[in-house]
Amino acid sequence: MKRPTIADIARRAGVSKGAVSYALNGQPGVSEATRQRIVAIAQEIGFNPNSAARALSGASARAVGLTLSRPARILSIEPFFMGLISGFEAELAARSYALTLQVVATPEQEVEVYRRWWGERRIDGVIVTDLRENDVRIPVLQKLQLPAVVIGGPGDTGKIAQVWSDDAGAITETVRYLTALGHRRIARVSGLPGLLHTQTRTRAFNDVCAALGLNEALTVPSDYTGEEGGRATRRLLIGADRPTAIIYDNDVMAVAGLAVAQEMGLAVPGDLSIVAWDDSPLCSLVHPPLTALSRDIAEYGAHAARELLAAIDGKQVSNVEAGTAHLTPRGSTAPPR
Amino acid sequence: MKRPTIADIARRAGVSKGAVSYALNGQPGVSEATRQRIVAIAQEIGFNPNSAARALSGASARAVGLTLSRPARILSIEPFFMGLISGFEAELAARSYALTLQVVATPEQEVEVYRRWWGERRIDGVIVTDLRENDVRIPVLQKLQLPAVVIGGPGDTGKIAQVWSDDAGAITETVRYLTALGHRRIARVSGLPGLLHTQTRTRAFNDVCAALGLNEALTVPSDYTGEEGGRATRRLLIGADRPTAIIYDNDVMAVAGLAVAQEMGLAVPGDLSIVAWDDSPLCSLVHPPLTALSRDIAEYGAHAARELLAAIDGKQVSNVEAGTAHLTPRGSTAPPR
DNA sequence: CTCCACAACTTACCCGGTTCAGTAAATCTC
DNA sequence: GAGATTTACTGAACCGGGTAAGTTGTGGAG
Repeated sequence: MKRPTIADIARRAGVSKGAVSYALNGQPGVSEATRQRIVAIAQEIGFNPNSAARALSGASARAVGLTLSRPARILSIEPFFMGLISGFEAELAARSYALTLQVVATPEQEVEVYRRWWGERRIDGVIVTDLRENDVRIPVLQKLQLPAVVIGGPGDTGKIAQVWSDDAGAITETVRYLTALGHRRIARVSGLPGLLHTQTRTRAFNDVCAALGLNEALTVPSDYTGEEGGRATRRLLIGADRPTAIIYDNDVMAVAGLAVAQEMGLAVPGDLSIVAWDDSPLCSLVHPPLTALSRDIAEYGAHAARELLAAIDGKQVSNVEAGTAHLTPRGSTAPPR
Repeated sequence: MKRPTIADIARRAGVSKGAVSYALNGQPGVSEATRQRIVAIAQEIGFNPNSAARALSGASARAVGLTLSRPARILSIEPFFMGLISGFEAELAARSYALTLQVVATPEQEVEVYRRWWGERRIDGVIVTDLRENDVRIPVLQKLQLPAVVIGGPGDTGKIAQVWSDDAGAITETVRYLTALGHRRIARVSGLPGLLHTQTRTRAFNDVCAALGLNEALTVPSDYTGEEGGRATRRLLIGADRPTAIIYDNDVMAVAGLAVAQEMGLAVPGDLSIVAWDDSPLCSLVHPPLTALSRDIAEYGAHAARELLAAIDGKQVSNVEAGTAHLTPRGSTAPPR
């Protein structure tokens, strides 16, 4: 089957290619009657502009890129990214932008992917996740002048816009809630310590614990996997002064922690309270259901997509806070026995 | 920053554009010495061919499409798709094909996306998941002559290649295992009943149960969500002749089922044995860890990607079986009390 | 010494849109 | 009613690669 082109439309309408282009793009230069005739023909023959031709003649590629930089075994189970993708997609599809995805292993490889995408003119912008300290990706994006939006922060990204959520506020709220319940020994199992938002959370956790006079604010670094989260939990629970509450940096580790507690014969929430960051259906699924810090991840993603599209359109975008997490108490938190 | 083009390389090498194109694509028509000089310059200035220009001049777009057709709340938690994506990606990245993703709500919308992608010449082929009976997508793909690979089946897809796993064999093995443990009342909570592989599983389940003389082979249709899975489990367990074993069509429903059993005071595996289809880290995370039907989903995806790339290259591809699931016994199955 | 084959290029056009510089006719202006 | 402006187009260049067809220059065969 042959793809229809504007030349086909031009022939049928008895006008030139240029007129068709103006008509379909809502540019001035054609009469309203002609425009409607052309649009009707385009509709009738099922015309879609060839994206390559469009991209080639200076316009945008109408596509944005996203790299996923976690190992496959984490990606497959971590609901966060899929939620984020769903959110992007809703926004991108509405403006018929395509989403191009690539899984990478390291930040260096990710930079290479950006360079290639840019060189190939395959995408108009990228969404960057998991901001790190002195992130190698930022200077490259700036040099390439590739429109970008960073998710996670706040951090130093120069002119590149950031979308971030108030992690410090959320963790402060959580610790206050747990101490209100009567907990004095609160621990935390964190995500990858290299990530900026992990550091933000750790700092805020230490601060609020100090402010409340809790002197055993222990953060055990982990890597978002269930295995590591379980191991970290076991290490926390075998000590003499075991914590009565643990906050986890993602839902997967929290669920793993719950399993470890049950395996060790500890009652949840009787002997141990558990709070999961990022709520997901997973948290309501287990027994008892987990108290969680909920935020609308899809909306978070949609927000980032909107910012990126604005940046691509050349608008000045600034850092915005979106989707602050709020505590959703469920069955896994209670006063300590 | 300006993107380097073959014209830039040609100028620096003192040859014509055509010579550069031949040299970089390994075509005959340039001497080995010139080729090396050109390749060296391309490397030095970080040249990447403009994908739009390439796609426009008849070559391929070097991209494939994938639509995700489950609601966001399922996608976010269902590890299957992310596993599949990781597998594709590994294969696609190796041949520097891009993956374009779109989330859709209905098969009709999906068909529209295929039409648009085809019209825009955005992709060279698509991967189709969740084959249904009399699937509306198949005739469209055939008419557009868009290279495609179907995951799931076997079913009637004409010339479009299929990659499928032996679901019937896997469920037969599982039922045999459970009866060997002594179970006589085995139930099943299935996925979406419209999907072809759900029907295949149901038929095989009924067959093996009949063959083994189990006359209460009940399949409760569900939709892969935890909520529905939990509800289906509750319905099964409140009956007088409640099953002593339940097989779930995905891991999320199995985990939800486990929570329901625990909530109802039933011991797993003492009072109820649970088997999850598709293993994932989630299954090992809960307590007790779930016996599961494991298969290498990433490899399954990689296989599909290889088939698709072969189809794009114009090679004749045939239906292949890949990644048959095998039973991984863990703590959730035991002889009934 | 001529003719031919072949390697090693160059030239020029193609893909399908976008866009700018023209142009002819219609409308406005005084 | 002549000149200025506006409208509604057309024609052609352009984006950056791919590639068929044409042009050299060299070496070998006869």
